Amino acid sequence: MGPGGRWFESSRPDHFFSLTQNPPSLFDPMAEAEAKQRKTLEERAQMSDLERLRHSTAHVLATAIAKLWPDAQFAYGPPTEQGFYYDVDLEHRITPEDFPAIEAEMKKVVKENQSFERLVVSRDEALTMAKSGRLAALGERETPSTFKIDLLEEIPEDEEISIYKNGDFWDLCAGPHVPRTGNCKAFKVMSVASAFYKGDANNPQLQRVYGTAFKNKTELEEHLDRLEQAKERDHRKLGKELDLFHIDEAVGQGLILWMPNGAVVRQELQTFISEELAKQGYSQVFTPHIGKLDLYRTSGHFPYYQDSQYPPLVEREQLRLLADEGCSCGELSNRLSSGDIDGFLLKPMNCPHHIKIFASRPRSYRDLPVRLAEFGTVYRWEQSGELNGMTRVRGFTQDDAHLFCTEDQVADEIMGCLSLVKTIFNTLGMEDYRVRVGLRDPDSDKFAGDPEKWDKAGAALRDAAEKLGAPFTEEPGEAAFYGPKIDFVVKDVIGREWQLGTVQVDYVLPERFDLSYIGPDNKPHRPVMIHRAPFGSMERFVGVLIEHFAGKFPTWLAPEQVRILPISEKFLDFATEVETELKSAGVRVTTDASSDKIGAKIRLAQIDKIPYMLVIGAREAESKEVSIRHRDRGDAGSCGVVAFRERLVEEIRSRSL
RNA sequence: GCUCUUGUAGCUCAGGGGUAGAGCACUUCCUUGGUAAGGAAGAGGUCACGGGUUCAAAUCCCGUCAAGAGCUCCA
Repeated sequence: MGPGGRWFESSRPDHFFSLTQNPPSLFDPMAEAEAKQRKTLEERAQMSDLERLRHSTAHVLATAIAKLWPDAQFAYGPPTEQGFYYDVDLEHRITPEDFPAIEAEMKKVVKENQSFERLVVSRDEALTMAKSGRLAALGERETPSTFKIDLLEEIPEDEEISIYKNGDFWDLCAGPHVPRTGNCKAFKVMSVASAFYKGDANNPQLQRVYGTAFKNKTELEEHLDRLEQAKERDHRKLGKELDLFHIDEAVGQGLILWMPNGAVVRQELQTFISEELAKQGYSQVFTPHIGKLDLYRTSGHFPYYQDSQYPPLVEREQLRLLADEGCSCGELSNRLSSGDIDGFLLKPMNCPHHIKIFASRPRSYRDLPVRLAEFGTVYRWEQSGELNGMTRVRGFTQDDAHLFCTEDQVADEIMGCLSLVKTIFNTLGMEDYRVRVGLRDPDSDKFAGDPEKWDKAGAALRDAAEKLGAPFTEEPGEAAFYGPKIDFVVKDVIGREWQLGTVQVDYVLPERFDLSYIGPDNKPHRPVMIHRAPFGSMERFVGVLIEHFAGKFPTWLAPEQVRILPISEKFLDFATEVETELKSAGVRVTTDASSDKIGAKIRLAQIDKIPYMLVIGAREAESKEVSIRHRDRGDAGSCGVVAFRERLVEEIRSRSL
């Protein structure tokens, strides 16, 4: 898994079928996308007050845009978690410079306090309006309301068709709305971006104008403040300020350079995981960053996921021969795909290597489960527009492991994996995550292998999730094609969801690699594989963790745990004594020997978010004590050096928050 | 990958057709101070890169690269 989280895509049936050679199903991604867009009337009726307000404000926004640019063609305009948006097709490119004008028009509409009137019409009447450009507009137009015509066709036959009017603005809309535009008094146009019509990259791109709205000005201000504060904990900003990581153009997009400070955090986390792995009976392994193409032909990765891999590496001699033959790039690509030419691939996943370790010698049922773990670095060619700081990158290290077990062991092994994830999340104080159980879609044959096994594994995953005690959602159709899975999903500071840990049951790879173990009956049996990564990837996890702690890492993770601040140079000797004492106990400590005044030294240490500052002056040098200042708790009194060291070491050892 | 926006000193940013600005950081000197900024001086930039327009381009235009937001994608 990795940035994407899933080992295999679950919604691209073409890949699935080629991989498993099952007959094509009736699964239609287009229909599914539409279903996601269209809320049922029932769902709409359940709209919360805030959603209703926001949806109404979206109409106010559309009214304003229609006034400023009468040729605007509107598509969808729903409420969202953060506010609302309205998709519009418009010759004029809306930029942030237009926002004041749009907001001014919106204010006029609000001031006029127009009522939202619901009008039930027949399909024909609605169609006539749409054809005369009257829908999502202030009056009839020369061009029809194209998107609304399209939307009309999607409304089921038996469903009522309603038009909402506010002033002269009429829009095809199921509602519901607030009574009057005067209710929409606290709003703000936030941003504009593009979006594909109906979320399909083959459809035209529309301009999506985002806004937000609240009951009153105070709540709006609070929301805007929260957004400002969130920016302050953005891992990209903190990563730079705290020297945690760097991305350099000369190295490449999406390739993380861990700075010494970031490396400390990562190393501490890896040590932590390694300790837990040892407790749970894992064996750690190391495998190279590349493997032969044939390996990935067997696994299926190379043939079916070329688009998201770095291009293969081909031997120099081989390339020379091909050049002499006048082989074109296209031919080379074809011959690589066909297996006519071999080469190497930067590994997109660790499983094939681990499988080869498992398969390197005969296995008895007595050996199972075999649990192979590795901080394995993988490379994926993510689309440039997807890259994002540390959370979506092109090279990343998974805290990966593959468990090979018998059918009967699956449930226990899943429990083990989940308890590991839980231990990790608890230790880090991460409570704000959601658990997603991805199951097979019972109405689809979009899965590989025996349905009974799937359901058994699915049940095991559900049981495990229940025992975990965290709220979880079951999402049929969200399984990987090769097996059901559990994902742990968290949000970043701007509300985007990222998948971290995952536990996935796999029936396909053991098959493809023809894995077996000898059972008690002295016959070969097929093991089941479990892929799991509690962090997902070190890059993404640390990115999320930076935001989780707002850069204030708990002492055990902090790159610099203690900074000694002598009042003046006269006390450098004692400072060095203290530094040596702490260093000998393995504490990451430095001394600020600059000629700054103490206030400035404290300020710098605070900005660097160092957990403990030790102020040392005449009093301390005299009594052989240190004055402790904690970055959050402030002045914490003074104590002897040894006492401080003991307390600190215990805090670090116990990984306290 | 697509749409829009952005790219000026290590960092944060101002400026803008006529040979480059601030604050912080950095270096040196003075200061030796008790819980979030002591003072002075100095050094530092091919204004992302490549073309074009112009007497003249950091500034305008085109392209490339990169970043941000959103969409699409995420084995």
